[in-house]
Amino acid sequence: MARKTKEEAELTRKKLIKSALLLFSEQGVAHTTITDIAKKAEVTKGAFYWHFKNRLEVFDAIIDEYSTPIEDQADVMLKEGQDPVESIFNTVEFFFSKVESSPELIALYDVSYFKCEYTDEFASRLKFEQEQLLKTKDDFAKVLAKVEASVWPNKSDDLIEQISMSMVDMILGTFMRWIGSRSGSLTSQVRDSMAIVLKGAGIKFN
Amino acid sequence: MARKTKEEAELTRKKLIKSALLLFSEQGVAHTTITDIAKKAEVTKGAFYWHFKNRLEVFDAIIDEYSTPIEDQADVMLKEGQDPVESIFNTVEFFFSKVESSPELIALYDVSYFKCEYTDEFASRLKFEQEQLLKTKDDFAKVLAKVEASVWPNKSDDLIEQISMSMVDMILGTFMRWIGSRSGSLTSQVRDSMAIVLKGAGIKFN
DNA sequence: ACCAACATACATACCAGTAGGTATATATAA
DNA sequence: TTATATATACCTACTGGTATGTATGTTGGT
Repeated sequence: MARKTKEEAELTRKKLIKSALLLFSEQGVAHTTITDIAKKAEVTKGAFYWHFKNRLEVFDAIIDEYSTPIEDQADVMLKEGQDPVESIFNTVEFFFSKVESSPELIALYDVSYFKCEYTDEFASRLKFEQEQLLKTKDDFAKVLAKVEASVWPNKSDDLIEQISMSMVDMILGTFMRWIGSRSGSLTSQVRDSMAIVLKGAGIKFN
Repeated sequence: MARKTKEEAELTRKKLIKSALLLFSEQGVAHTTITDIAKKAEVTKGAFYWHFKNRLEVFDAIIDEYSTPIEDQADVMLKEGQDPVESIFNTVEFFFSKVESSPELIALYDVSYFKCEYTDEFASRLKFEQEQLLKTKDDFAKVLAKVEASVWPNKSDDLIEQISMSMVDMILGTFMRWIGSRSGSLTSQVRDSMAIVLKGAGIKFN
């Protein structure tokens, strides 16, 4: 009812974002009302509309708040002096172990995969994620290009492209299934999956 | 306004189902109104509610109408006198070539992956699909168990389990990405993906 | 004093579901 | 075969509920 300090206002904003994420994960994006979000955050609709224009904006805010784009890790992968295969493993494992230990990140991907309809204003979000997949593929390709021929006898540009894409597909499939079932260790499942692909490529490692 | 014959009634039912599928794919399940569906089928809400109880029921009807469960093909895979690896390839390629050539099936999986929120009544659908994945894994495992040790030196029960799961994950990831982007040939991409997994398993083929 | 940070109340609109009617197909009896 | 009864396949009109967004009020920070 009264005016809050800047810190308190930022706190209600964060609370609204977190409430929205949890509700989206429970009830789906389209099935969650603004009043639901406000109630969970212990404020009213007025507060929501003060901080956000509509549902789409809080959706974007959720992503800004919680998601850690994997492409930030591309530089790490490409760092000199590292074994390429090992750096891929490390990067991917770093990402997924972070997801596995964060309920908010799990909720975020749960929403992304199973609780959101990518139409209208949300369609751009889907397009973005598709582009991210191809970007990740390119990053993998760059790193795989650095693998020495001694450990990869049948290495070729075409194979690099194909393996990079398959790597992304494999990780995506494993991740999505895990988010849906949440059984077993995500990190180790992803690690095993990656190992199979790299072996299938003919790369010798470990 | 007048009563239709049984065949005509069945025809409007089919038209309602098809309209619902296309609209779901365009606008999402939750964002499509019953009136939308009726209008596209050139009838009124009355007709819709005569044939279906609500949105969930037409969703189920869509699946009954168009989906061809992959598990029906398990028996084909397990048929005697066939090379196990080849039968896996054939079965999977048969399924995906069918999807690739059918706009309705593409729309169906587009809805499943990107245009539906799996909450409330729809949650059971997600659970079912998760179970299907595990069932498919088991089918793969059964077939892989028949692979001769001469072409699979490091064969083991644990490896069979792991490879079966990875196969499912790989196919899922490839399929989902293809549905999202629809670039290139689905069938050949899936074939290549599978080949990598089988090679990664240490199976010699072709 | 003024504006940020909300709360309250409300206008608007839409949407699911239903009640009741209607005209014909179809089953049944004669 | 024909007359009749009844179920079927819708359409129209309406209700009740709900959600979005806004307009306005309130109060305490700065």
